[in-house]
Amino acid sequence: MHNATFPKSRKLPLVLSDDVLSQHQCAACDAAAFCMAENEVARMRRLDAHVEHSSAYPEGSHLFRVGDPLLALMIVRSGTVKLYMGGGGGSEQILGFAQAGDAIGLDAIDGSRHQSNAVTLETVSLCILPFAMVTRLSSELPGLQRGLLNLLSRHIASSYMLFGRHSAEQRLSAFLLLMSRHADRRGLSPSRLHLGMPRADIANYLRLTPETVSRLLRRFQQQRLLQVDRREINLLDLSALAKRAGSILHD
Amino acid sequence: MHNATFPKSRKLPLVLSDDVLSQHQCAACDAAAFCMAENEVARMRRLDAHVEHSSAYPEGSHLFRVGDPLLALMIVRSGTVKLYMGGGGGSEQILGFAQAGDAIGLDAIDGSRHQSNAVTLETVSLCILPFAMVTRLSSELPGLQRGLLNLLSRHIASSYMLFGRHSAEQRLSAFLLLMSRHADRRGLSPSRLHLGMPRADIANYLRLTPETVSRLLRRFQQQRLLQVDRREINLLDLSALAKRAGSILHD
DNA sequence: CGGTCCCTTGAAAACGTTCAAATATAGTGG
DNA sequence: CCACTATATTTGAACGTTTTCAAGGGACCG
Repeated sequence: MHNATFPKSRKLPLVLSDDVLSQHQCAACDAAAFCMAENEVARMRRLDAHVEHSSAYPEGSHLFRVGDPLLALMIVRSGTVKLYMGGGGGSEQILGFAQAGDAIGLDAIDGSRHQSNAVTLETVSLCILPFAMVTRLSSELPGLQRGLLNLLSRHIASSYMLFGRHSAEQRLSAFLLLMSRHADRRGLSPSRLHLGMPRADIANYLRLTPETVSRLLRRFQQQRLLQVDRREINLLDLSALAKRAGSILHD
Repeated sequence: MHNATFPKSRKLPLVLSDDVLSQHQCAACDAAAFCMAENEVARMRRLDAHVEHSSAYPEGSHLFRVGDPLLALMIVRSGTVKLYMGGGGGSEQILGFAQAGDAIGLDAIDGSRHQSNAVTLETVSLCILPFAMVTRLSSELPGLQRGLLNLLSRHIASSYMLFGRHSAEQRLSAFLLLMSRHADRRGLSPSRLHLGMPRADIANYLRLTPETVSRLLRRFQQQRLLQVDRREINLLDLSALAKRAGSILHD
C-alpha cells in the first residue's frame, strides 16, 4: 500500500447511531457471510473487535495499486471507488466501480498481489477485513470459501456487460439499470441513483466519450425516462430503460 | 458434460513417434508444471499412466457447456477450441480461442461448474487431467497451486485486449501478434499462422463484423504486412504490425 | 456437378467521435 | 461574500470509421 495516500485507520467509537448504521449496512453487504461467520465463531462477540472500520479516505486516495501486496478485503461503507488498469498515461481502462456494500481487493487472483488500481472518487469509508482473518475463517468454516468465490465470480459476471458489441444507448441503459438493481439490493431506492463518478469515467467504462454519455442522458431525459441533476439521477421508467438495454441484461 | 458430443476417450498406445510428439508438446505446454510435478511424485513413472490422452473430437463437438460440472483440466494438443458465452440465439460472445498447449476448463471460478461453453472449430485432440488428480497434486505440492493460479490469471490478462476502446486496425493487429507470440512460445514459427476459426468468429471476438476483418486483412496484405491464404496467414513484418497494434500490447 | 458455407467486395448509411466553444459548478483566497 | 480559477458538463457541427445491405466469387463435400 502507498502510505502517502493511505490515512491511518482506527476503530470507530461504539456510539449507538454508528452501531445501528453498521448493522443496517452489514445486512445488505457483500461481506455479510463473513460477518455472520465471525459472529458465530466469536460467540456473538462484537464485530468491531475484529473488523476494522476505517476513517474516511478523501477523494483521490489510492486504496491499492497494481503490484501492491494483498493485505485486506475491503468493503465500501460509503462513497465510490474506481477500479482501473493501465497507468495515468492517458490510456487507463476502468474495470468497474464499487459503492456501499461492495467488496474490493478480490482482484488479486494469484492470491498475493493486486492486479488493478483502486482510487476513491469521493470521500470513502471502509470496513477492512485483514486478509489473515479471512484466511483463518475460511479454513475454519467450510461454506465460507464458497461464499468468497461466489463473490468473485459475481464481480466478474457483471463485467461481461463490457464484452459484446452493443450500441451506446444499450450500454448506458444497462449501466443505469445495473446501478438501480444494485441500489435496490442494498436496500436503497431503485430510482434515486447517485452516480459517484464523472461522465468521463462512465464513458471510459462503457467505451464511449463523455460527450456521448452527456447527449444520451439528455435524450433519455427528453423521453421522460429519467431526470438528470448533476450526478443524481432519478429513474422514471425502469421498464422502458430495460427495453433500451435490450439483450445485454437478459442473456 | 454432454455425452452426445463427447466421444469416449482412451489412452494412446505408447509408440515411439507418439511419445516423442507428446514430450515435445508437453515441454511447451500450459500444463508443463503439472506434468513435471506428476513425474516427480510418481518417480519418473510415465505420464501416460496418469494423463488421459483423448481420441480426436470432430469439428463442432462441445467439450463442455455452461453449468456442466467441472470434471477435468484439458490441454489442447491439436486443433482449435472456441470459448464463448451466451446461447446460440444470435447473441453469442466469444471469449477466446485455445490452441495447442493451451489449457481450458479453468473458467469454473466457483470451482464446481463451467461458466462458459467450449466447442471445437476443427478436429481436436486433448490431454485430460482429471480434476481429482489436479486437486490431489495441488495439495501435495506447494508450488503447484500457484502455477495453476498463474495460469488462470494469464488467461484473464490476455482477455484485457478486449477492454478499452481501440480501432479495428489496432485490435486485429494485436490479435495477429498475440497469435504469433503464442505460436513462438510453443516452439512454432511466429510468422506462419494458422487461424483455426472463421472470419465471423474473429470478428465476434474483436467486436467487429466479418466484412471489416476481411477488408483489414486485404489492406494489410496490400501493405506487405502479411499474406493471406484462407485461414493460413504468413506474417511478413511483425514490427510494423506491432506499430499498428499501438497501445494495446505495450501497456 | 450441385449445394452449402465461407469469404470477399462495393456503395450507402449510421453511429459515434472529434473539435471547438459555451455554460455550469466547486473550490480558493481575497 | 465575491471574484477568480480549475474542472466538469453540455451543446453544436463536421467528420470518419465501421456497419449494413446486397451481391458476387470460391472452396470443400457429398
